[in-house]
Amino acid sequence: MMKKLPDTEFELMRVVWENEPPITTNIIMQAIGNEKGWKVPTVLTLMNRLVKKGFLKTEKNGKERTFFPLIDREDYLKFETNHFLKFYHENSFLSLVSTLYDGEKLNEDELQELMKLIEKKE
Amino acid sequence: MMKKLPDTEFELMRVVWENEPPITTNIIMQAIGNEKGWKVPTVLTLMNRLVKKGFLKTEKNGKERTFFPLIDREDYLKFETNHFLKFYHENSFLSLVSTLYDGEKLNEDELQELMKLIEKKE
DNA sequence: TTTAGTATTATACATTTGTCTAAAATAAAA
DNA sequence: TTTTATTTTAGACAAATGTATAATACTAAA
Repeated sequence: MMKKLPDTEFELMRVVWENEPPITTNIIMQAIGNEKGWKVPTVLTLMNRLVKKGFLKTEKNGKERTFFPLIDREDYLKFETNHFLKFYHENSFLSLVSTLYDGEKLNEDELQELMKLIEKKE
Repeated sequence: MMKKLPDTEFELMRVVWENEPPITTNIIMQAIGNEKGWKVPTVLTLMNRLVKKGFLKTEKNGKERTFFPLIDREDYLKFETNHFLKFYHENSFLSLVSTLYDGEKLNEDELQELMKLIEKKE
């Protein structure tokens, strides 16, 4: 069973998925660590937690450690999105869309795009 | 600034919103506490945390304490949904819809309903 | 083969979250 | 006005999360 990741761990996975493995600590630091003001050991702690949770595997060559994703971005996104829909919108897609629309996060253009998508799938 | 609630606190707010205030501990226990196997003091602790966070106000009459919502369900939902869209889908509504579709959480009928909704809004 | 420099590990610690036990308050019944 | 029943409060504690310091490992240059 897939488990929801804490925010920081998800943010690391995002970087992992965006980059070509093997992933090094440096890649992470470049991509987000510095911006967030994280110290290197902070990142490593988080990476190790992800290993323990089965989201990454890791190898050590010399003094460097590298990481590889074990979980698919799409799979995790599905999980997270389904959970969200259920927990906050009682599985009602309409409720979700209305909320976005009322929050003005959804404009006409996006609705148009969506229409096209729907037509294509049909 | 609105703050994301922990899961259990949100579940209590859900009950608060679903019922006519004043909300009593008993209402909560009936609606979800028992089912979850929560002890009464557990619920009260959570309710007090919600008071501290500004989601509820509370009154004491006699030995009983009652609670009233201060935050609107719609407002919180908007907040939570916008945050979700941004954090997990880089604000792309299309990404969200595709993910649901691929996760089979969205079927043709719902898409049809959505189309109608869109047409109405236009 | 020592020293420096770099990267990792071990450990730790504050906060937040989930949950509760035991103590206290208070209304209603005796 | 004492007892009982009910409800709340105070305080606690483990696990999860966010973040780091100090110690160690390892490579490469001296």
